[in-house]
Amino acid sequence: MSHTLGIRQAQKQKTRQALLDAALGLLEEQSLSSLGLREVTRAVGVAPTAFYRHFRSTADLGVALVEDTLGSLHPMIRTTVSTADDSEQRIARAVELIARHVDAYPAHIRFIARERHGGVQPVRDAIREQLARFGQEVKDELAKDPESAGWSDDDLLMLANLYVDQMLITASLFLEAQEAAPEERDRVIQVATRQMRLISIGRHHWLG
Amino acid sequence: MSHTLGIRQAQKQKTRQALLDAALGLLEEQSLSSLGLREVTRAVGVAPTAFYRHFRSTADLGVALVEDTLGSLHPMIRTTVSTADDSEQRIARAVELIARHVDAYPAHIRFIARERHGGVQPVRDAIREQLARFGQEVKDELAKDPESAGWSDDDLLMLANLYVDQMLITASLFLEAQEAAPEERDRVIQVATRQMRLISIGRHHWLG
DNA sequence: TGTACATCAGTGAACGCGCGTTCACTGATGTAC
DNA sequence: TGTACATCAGTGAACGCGCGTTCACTGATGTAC
Repeated sequence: MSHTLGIRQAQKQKTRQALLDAALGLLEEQSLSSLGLREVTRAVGVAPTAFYRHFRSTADLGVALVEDTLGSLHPMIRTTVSTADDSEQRIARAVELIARHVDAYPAHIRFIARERHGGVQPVRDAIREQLARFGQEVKDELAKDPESAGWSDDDLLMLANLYVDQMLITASLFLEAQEAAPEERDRVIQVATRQMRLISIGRHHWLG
Repeated sequence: MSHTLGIRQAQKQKTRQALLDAALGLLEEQSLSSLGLREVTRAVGVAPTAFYRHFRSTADLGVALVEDTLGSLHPMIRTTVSTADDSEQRIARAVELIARHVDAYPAHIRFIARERHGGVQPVRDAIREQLARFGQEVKDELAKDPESAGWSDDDLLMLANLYVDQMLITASLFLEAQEAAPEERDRVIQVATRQMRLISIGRHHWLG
């Protein structure tokens, strides 16, 4: 017989997820470094002391939030880079995918953009580690491309990280547009597409 | 006869600057959104209430800090882009200039990186505005370059913003290296140089 | 299946503390004559 | 130059409030027999 989670465990996980969700919501308007434990429990509707059954501190919760918000991105990144279209179609698809992800999970993007350089070191470290993993994954996909013949490992990683940073900048621009001027969305698509295209051209002529 | 500042005005400015300096120091370890007015006055050695003689709130102080930390960068950016070397020398010079600026004013760079996407909207707005100005200035310098013949205004601005974002990413990498692994400095120089070079190659072959 | 005991997620009272803000004040600096 | 009054940067006491953390607790769930 298969092992389902006990009632107790299931309820605990539910509360934990509620705390994470509430925190993410509260972080739309402030930084993690000023997020209070009581704020979070109040938003969920549990006693302040319940918080300690799940996290040592809000910094600890922040680290968990990094896994939650960036962990889900790995498959997306991988497929974005590896689809076998020509490069112009690949760029259009990547930009579109970023736009849709920002539409679907704005709070995730905001959290990462905000805390990447934020005031809570363990969270910065967790984000840096996840982004380094993205860099490696993108590099692995790039390496499979025939166009990467003759590229050194260092240069492939350099290019991969350039792509990753560019994706974050683009996501962040979509977010700003979404909340301040939705009609700017098309302009962001245009600019992001051209920047990707310029990088792509640089890649084609690298050392060549 | 020339008008020097009265004793009262001079002392007031001195206190104001002390508050800004103290805040910048405290912000190395937290975000503006959690910076307390009492923390700042305590660090300076004045009464909490003295704060209100200079700023309405810590958010207000943050906006002033943006002018202080980014205002001084305009001449540097301008000269970086406009020097008349060939492009490889220009890149080396730009990367070196960024490295030195980070060495000289690490707290400035950290503040901007942290609050660009931080939890305090007026500060985000002030930073966005300053960076948009940088973009325009870089665009103006790029426009003077014979290599920009045939480029549309939109594309020049797109490229200018790509450079500005790249400068910030590079500055942020230097900062991380400086505080966590000083021996990584040379590697950052190498990566930043190659990324700039790739963008530069993309620029050469744009539409060509 | 039923019973007796163990576990442990969530509770609620209590604590000491630092916060932002108000207010009337002081005394050095500035100004008018 | 000297005097009388105005200004205003910085003070210090006081306030109410929400914070993070502790502790002993409760009662539903889990486990052993």
